[in-house]
Amino acid sequence: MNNSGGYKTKQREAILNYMLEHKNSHVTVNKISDYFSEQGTPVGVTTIYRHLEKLLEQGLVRKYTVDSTTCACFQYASQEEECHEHFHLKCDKCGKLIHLECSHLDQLIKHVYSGHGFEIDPFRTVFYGRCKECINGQDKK
Amino acid sequence: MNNSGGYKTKQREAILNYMLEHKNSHVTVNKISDYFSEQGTPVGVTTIYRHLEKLLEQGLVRKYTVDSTTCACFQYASQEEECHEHFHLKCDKCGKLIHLECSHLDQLIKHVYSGHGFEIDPFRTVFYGRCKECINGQDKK
DNA sequence: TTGCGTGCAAAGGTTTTGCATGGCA
DNA sequence: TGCCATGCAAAACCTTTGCACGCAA
Repeated sequence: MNNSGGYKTKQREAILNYMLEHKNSHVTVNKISDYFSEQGTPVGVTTIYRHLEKLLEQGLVRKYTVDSTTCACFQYASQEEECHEHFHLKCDKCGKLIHLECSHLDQLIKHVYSGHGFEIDPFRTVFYGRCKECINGQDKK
Repeated sequence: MNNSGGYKTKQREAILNYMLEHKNSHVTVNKISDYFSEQGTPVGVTTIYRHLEKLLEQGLVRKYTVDSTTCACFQYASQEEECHEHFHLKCDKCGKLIHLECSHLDQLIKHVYSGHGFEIDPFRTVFYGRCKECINGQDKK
């Protein structure tokens, strides 16, 4: 069964494959577009945007924003990984994006839910701050 | 003493006043611009951007991103409020932005710092998820 | 007078939309 | 054949930059 409701095209398959192969990293429309161009099979950005939007509606990818001036990031949302609560840490200084899996965060989510009535979606949430390296190598930039 | 190093102009004062009066809410460049237009004293967006950037460098305002397609949000960072760790919760569904002050979050910050070597900046961090009202009124949209 | 502040206009980048063509079923 | 998918071009949007003029000191 084709859960997209649409036709099966080369581009659709290529984009979904790309997302699956990069399920452990976050990608942008530009990265996808560049990748396909380098492979010799360019795909229009319009098409990428439209497919990502569909995948978003189907819950197959997640979208999150790291900075208002940079482009949006997408990541494949695999069902198996859904179990660990998985946050992102983004360093203001070096721009590194760190994946964080930690049981303390489960408690946080439970507390915010029971104490504040808010259900946090860990995947889409990005913590901003400073990473170890940047705190230590604190040469005044 | 003028801690900006620059001249004192009507626009500078107006923008700073606006930020002070709205210290409990988050504003965008558009909102500020519209407000001044309605007041009959329009200020160019360029000027607003430039002043906010300066205030950002001085640490008088904070900037954070709620969505990649919407404009950036700014909020006045008053010294007195700096003491409570202050996060934002943003509801995916109704778009509401909730301010959260909670001692559990202090622990979280301490844990991530000592356990993972990452120093979280609470002000800039936005949690995404669903608010109470939207969880309850869960009519399938 | 000097030099920063201002704001118009234009450029930059990301994302969306219109439309004619192409490809799947 | 019918209809969706594609991608070019153009628009919309937020933000930044260039430049000439205005205003604070």
